[in-house]
Amino acid sequence: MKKENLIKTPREAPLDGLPVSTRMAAEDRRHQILHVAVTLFSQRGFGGTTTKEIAQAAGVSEAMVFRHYATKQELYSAILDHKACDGDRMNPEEMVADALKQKDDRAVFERLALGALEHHETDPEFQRLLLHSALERHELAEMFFEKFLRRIYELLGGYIAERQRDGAMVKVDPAIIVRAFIGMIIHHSLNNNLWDPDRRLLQISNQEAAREFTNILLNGISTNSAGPALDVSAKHAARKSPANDVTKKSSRRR
Amino acid sequence: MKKENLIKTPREAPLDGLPVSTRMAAEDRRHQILHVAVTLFSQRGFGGTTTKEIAQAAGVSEAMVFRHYATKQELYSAILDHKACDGDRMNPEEMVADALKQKDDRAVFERLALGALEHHETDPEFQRLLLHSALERHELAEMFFEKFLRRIYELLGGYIAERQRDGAMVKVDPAIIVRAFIGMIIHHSLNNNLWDPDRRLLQISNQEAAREFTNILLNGISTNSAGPALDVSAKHAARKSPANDVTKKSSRRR
DNA sequence: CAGAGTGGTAAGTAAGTACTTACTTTGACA
DNA sequence: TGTCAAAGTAAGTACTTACTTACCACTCTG
Repeated sequence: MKKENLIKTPREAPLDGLPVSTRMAAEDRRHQILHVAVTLFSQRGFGGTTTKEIAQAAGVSEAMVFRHYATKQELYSAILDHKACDGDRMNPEEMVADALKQKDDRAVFERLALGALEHHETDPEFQRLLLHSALERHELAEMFFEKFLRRIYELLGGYIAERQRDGAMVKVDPAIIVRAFIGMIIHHSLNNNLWDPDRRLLQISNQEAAREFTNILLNGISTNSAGPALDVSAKHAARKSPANDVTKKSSRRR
Repeated sequence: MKKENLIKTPREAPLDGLPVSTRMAAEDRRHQILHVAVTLFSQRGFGGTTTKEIAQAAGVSEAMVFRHYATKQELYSAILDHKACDGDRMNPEEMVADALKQKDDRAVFERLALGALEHHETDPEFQRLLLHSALERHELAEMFFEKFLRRIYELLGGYIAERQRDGAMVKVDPAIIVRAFIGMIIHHSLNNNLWDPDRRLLQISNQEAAREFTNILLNGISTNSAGPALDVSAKHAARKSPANDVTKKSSRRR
C-alpha cells in the first residue's frame, strides 16, 4: 500500500491526488513513525529492527526518527504506552459486568472469549509485540501481566469461586479453571496469528470458537446436571472414569 | 581479565582438582559451544545474541566459534537439528499407543498432557527457542508445525472421532477439542516458562495440572455420564446446566 | 628431534549500528 | 515579500558486528 498519497501536503492539495510533498506536520509524522515502528517491531522484535529501517519505511531520514524519539528505547516505550492504552479500551470488567451480576455463566465466558479473540484478530501485532517483549524480558510483558492477566484471573477466578459456593460449579481451584479457559483462547489466537495463519488445522469463526470453548469448559466444570450431582470431593478423590487404574500407573518420573 | 593463568599446560593436573586445562577435544568443544549457544539464543533470540557473547560464555575466543561453525546461521541450524532430534525422542504416538488401543480416554489425554508438561519443564529452552523461531519466521517453526503439531492433531483428532462414533464423546469438530486441550497445556507451560515463572497466579504440579485439565476436557466433551445421555444436537441447542434459565437470556450478541 | 597435526589466540577488517552535527528547504503569516 | 521556526537532510562519529588472518603452544609419531 502506498504511503505517499497519505502524505501529501496537509494544508492544500492543489490539483491532484498524487504524492506531491512529503512534508508533514510534526505530530502526524510522529504518529506515522510510531505506526511504522509498531509493524516492524512486531515483525522482527526490538533488537531485530534498525532505526534505519524504520526511517526508510516511514520515508524519512534517520535523523527524523531521532528528532521525534530521542532514542530507540524511547520509541519502543512510546509504542508500549500506545498499545497499553489500546489494552485499556478493551476492558474485561465492564464487558461482562451485567453477565456477572446475573450469574449468567455462559455469557461471562463466551463474551470474554469472543472479546479476546476479536481483539487478537483485529490487532495481531499486539500479540507478536507482547511475545517479543516477554522473550526479551521487556517491561511490556510485566505490565501486561499486572494490568491484564492478573486482573482476569481475579475477575474470573472470583466469579468461579462464587459459583462454586452456589453449588453450580465443581470445586477445583478456580485458578486452574481460569488457566484452562484462557489457554484455549490464547492458544487459538496464537495458532491463527503465528503457527497456522492459513488455518490448515482448524478454521472456525471467532463466534464459533468462543461458543465451543465455552461449551467445553462449562460442561467440564458444572456440577453434574442429571442426577443428584455426585459429591464434589468424591468426584475428585476417585474419578468416575473407568480409566482410573491405567491412569495411576502413568505417574512415573523420568 | 587475565587469560594466561587459564592457558597453563593441559594434559596433567599435577597436584590439584582445579580448572587446570581449558584445552578440549574438538568434538567436546563443538558440543560445548552448541550448548552455550542454545542457552543464549533461547534467552535473547538469534538476532539478539552476538558471536562474541557465545565465545565468552564458552570461554574461548570468537575465532573458535567460527572454526567449529562457519557462520552464525550454521550454528543456529545445528541447534535446530539438535533440538529436532530431541523432539523425536519425545514420541507422542508410542506414549499413548496402548491407551489408544484400550480406548482409555483418561489415560490418552492425561499422558499426553503430562508428557508435554514435563518436557517443557525439563527443557524450557525449547519453548523459548521455538517461539523465537516462530516470531522470526524461521524454519524450526514450520518444522515443529509439520513434525509435531499436525501429528498431534491427527492422532488425537482421529481418536476423538472414533470415540464420537462410539457415542462416548459429544459430536463437535475434533480439531476444536484438540485445540482446546493443547491450548490448556501449552498455555500452562507458557505461563510457567514465560509470563509467571514464580507461579504467582497458579502453582500446581504437572501431575495435578495434567489431571485437572483432563478432567475438565473429558467432562466437557463426554456424552452425559448419568442418565441415558441426552442427544448431542439437543445438548448443543439447549444446554443442560441448572444455570440454564439465566444462561438463555444472554444469547444476544454485542 | 624434525615436523605435522591440533586446539587455541590476538588482532585485524568491512559492514553495520545507534545516534549527532551542521546544514538546507518549506510555507504560513506579519 | 521577507522572515523565521519548523520539517527535513547528508554526512558524519564512535562503537559493535560477523567473520578472517596469521600466528602460537603443545604433543604425538617416525
